[in-house]
Amino acid sequence: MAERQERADAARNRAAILRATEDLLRDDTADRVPIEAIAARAGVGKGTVFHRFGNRAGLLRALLERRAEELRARVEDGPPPLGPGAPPRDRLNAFLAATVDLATRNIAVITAYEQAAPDRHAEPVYRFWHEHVRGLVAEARDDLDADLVAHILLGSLHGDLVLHLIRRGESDRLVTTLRQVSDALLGEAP
Amino acid sequence: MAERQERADAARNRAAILRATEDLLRDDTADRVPIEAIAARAGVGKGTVFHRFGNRAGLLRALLERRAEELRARVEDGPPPLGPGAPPRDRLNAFLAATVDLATRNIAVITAYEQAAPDRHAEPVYRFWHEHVRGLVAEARDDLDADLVAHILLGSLHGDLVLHLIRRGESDRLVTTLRQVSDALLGEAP
DNA sequence: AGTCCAACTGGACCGATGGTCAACTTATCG
DNA sequence: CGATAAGTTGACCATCGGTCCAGTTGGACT
Repeated sequence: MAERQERADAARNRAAILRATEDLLRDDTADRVPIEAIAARAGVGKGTVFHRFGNRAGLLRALLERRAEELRARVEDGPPPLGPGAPPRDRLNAFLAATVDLATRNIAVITAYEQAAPDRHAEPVYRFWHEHVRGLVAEARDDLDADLVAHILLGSLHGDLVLHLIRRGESDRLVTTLRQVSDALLGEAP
Repeated sequence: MAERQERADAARNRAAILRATEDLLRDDTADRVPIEAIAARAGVGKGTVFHRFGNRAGLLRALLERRAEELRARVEDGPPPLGPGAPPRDRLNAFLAATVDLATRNIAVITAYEQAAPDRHAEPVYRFWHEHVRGLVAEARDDLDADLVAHILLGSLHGDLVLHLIRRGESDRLVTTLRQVSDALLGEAP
């Protein structure tokens, strides 16, 4: 039943491509990074990139998932308040702070990803985040439309807003205000 | 000093182009509408479209601004609670309901516009909406980061969320929940 | 009515880019 | 070592936004 193992050269190329993408998005003198440039930087042919990742959205998705992986682990297994055990209000605030931090540190990936995959509701990372927030909201308040409240809270992570704040060096405002919003919604912790 | 009047043929073409864009976005069997298709439908050359509107974003902007014009007028001069006179809480709720309604009825324009002009913070319509909401929030609560709260509230109008709800025939949930959020934030009206 | 020109028009053309494909190479397994 | 599935490649294709300039025309002014 085991998935056939990825060939060694293929794994090497996958890593090289992801690293090249990160590099090019980091030195974002150019704000539009064509796949061909990524391939060149990684030292592979353009066809290889598409063979590995399907399309532009697939490549960015893989990159973002790697960045989000550590957060997911901390949420599922880590210590409170991010991990299980703390009251939902605290977990929610911790989670929102963590995602804002993640988004801030990876703003280039986020914006490129949003461009390439316009429907976030179909994207695995977003679905996980949303489901987590939805659950916490529902736990704390059963009289709200938790599903929608979760979408609204996560709406603050859209690349344009985060970028707007980063440009002014004020990304911490988002954490503060989001906390005020969630406290107002769920009621302050006792 | 008066602006030189637009020539009659130019005005006719401007109208035809806007109408063609609306038509093609409405019958959105195709979700990507190339400028060339719009030009063909309007019975003009592609060059004319660019001459009139500068670029794709400019065309969509003109269309959206026309749709938003009536709302702007009602906000500035109309009767309360949307217009001046009502308490800020009520004006805010009325305004949010109105924008959700506008976005819902023009979802195709909104999504096309977001694609073409990724930085909403630079866009006139968004700036007006944001400034209005910011002012109302600040009036009701001077201890909040009104600027950011306004961005967060308006974040709910992103095309992907609105479309998601429309597809399920549940766009009214957004009005309800947004009202709950704003009430929780500003405190319920006495 | 006639002249003139700034405004307008159209569509060939260009460059960028995402994605495809068929011929070729190679890691891996028995 | 041979067989073969997996992987690689870059030329090629189609699409599209935007440019440009040669040709056309509305309308102001006489």
